[in-house]
Amino acid sequence: MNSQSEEDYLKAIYHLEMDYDSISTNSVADYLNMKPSSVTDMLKKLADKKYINYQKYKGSSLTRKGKLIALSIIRKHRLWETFLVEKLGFSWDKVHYIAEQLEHIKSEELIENLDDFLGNPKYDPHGDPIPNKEGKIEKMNQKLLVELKIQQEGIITGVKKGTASLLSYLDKEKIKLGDSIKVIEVLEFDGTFIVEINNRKLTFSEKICQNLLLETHD
Amino acid sequence: MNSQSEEDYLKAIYHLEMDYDSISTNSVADYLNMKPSSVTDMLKKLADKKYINYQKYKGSSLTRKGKLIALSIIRKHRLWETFLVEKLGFSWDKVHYIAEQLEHIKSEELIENLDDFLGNPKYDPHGDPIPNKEGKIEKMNQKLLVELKIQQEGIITGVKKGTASLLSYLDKEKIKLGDSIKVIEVLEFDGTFIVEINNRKLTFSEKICQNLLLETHD
DNA sequence: TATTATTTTTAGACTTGTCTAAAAATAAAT
DNA sequence: ATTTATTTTTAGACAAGTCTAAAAATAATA
Repeated sequence: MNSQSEEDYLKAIYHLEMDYDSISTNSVADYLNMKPSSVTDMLKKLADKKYINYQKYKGSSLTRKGKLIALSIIRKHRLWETFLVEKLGFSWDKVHYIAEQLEHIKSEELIENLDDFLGNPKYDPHGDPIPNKEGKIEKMNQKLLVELKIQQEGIITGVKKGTASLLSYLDKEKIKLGDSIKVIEVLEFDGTFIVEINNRKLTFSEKICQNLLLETHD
Repeated sequence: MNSQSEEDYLKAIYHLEMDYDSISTNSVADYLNMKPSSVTDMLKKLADKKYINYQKYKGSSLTRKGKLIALSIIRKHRLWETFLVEKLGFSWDKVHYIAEQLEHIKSEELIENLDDFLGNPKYDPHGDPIPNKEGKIEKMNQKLLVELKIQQEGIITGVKKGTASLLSYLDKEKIKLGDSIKVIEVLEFDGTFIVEINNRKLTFSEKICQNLLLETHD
């Protein structure tokens, strides 16, 4: 049985491995708001348990075993987030803190029953893919709306840094993170996109398309 | 913010206060499968926090503050049990261990939303009353079926010690703990009870009625 | 009531997970 | 390539919650 703390570290390393090639002790410390010395201690422990490959001063990487544990935590996190939003009426931006707690509840049966209850969703409310029971997870591609081709679909995951004002525009248009978006047409003249969201046709300027982050599943 | 451990102790003392007048250190230790010396340490801590009245060698009792915390944990426990049974299809006898974990999740909003989602139930799957947000809880009366009067209702909570075989009979008749039962008629001749359970009329011998535990709300 | 038995507390130790401060290793820069 | 800066590890401390063993208080019994 792994402690909550061990699970948090494995999850952190998993997420860091998405973005960086080698995982330094300091990057883990930053990610978890912890001191590097504390991280070193835990890395040794995780290495003893064969959850990570760790060599002094050289950085760490998840073993197959460690990765499976990380994925099972992420599975739980995303299923609980889905539950909180779909069933309990939370908004997508308020569920993280609660799911951080729920993800550590120990019971295989619980999570499989929850999965069924939710209708075996493939994506969580933020549009992130939910790993299956065996730890398989769909690869996700971060793209800008402007990069999509006609008929291609994506799920809105955010906006580029420094464009928070775009968020309030989206909000006004009743567009939420996690909403699905499909490119219908691109006007050659000025690069305007015509897209479909929630069965509504909308027109987005090229500038908007350059700042809207999507996740595509292909 | 209280630790999981503190919450467990407060809940234990609450339950013990239901059954006994004064709460000894050893009784708490037995209840929680812990050594008396560990309990002494925690009792001091809870007394410092003004959650219990504790006097060396004299026993403990909950303060108003401590009782409210205990009730909030019990509220969470019973709501989660209801969720597990009603929504996730668990059987009532398998939910305790999971609810023991879920009851410690920190979020007021979560539990209020869960309560609404479940339709603000008054009783959990075992028939125990669920405290409300303010810590009010319906007093419950343990009775034997044989003690009920005509037209009186109760919720099945168990069977008397040494009559486990009665359980399998109930199971065969598709009667579960938590089911509601109502006395329709009592035959004077041999004390046979005619009762209604789940919209079915059933006949119970006097012997059965002397061994079936109910909770009545009156 | 004096003695014995039981309960409860104290004292000190251990584990987990964190921290600070200092030392060691690695990386960057002159 | 030597010095300087940064990163990482080590060493030692601390808090929470538990334990064992022994001492102290209370309760039971002869």
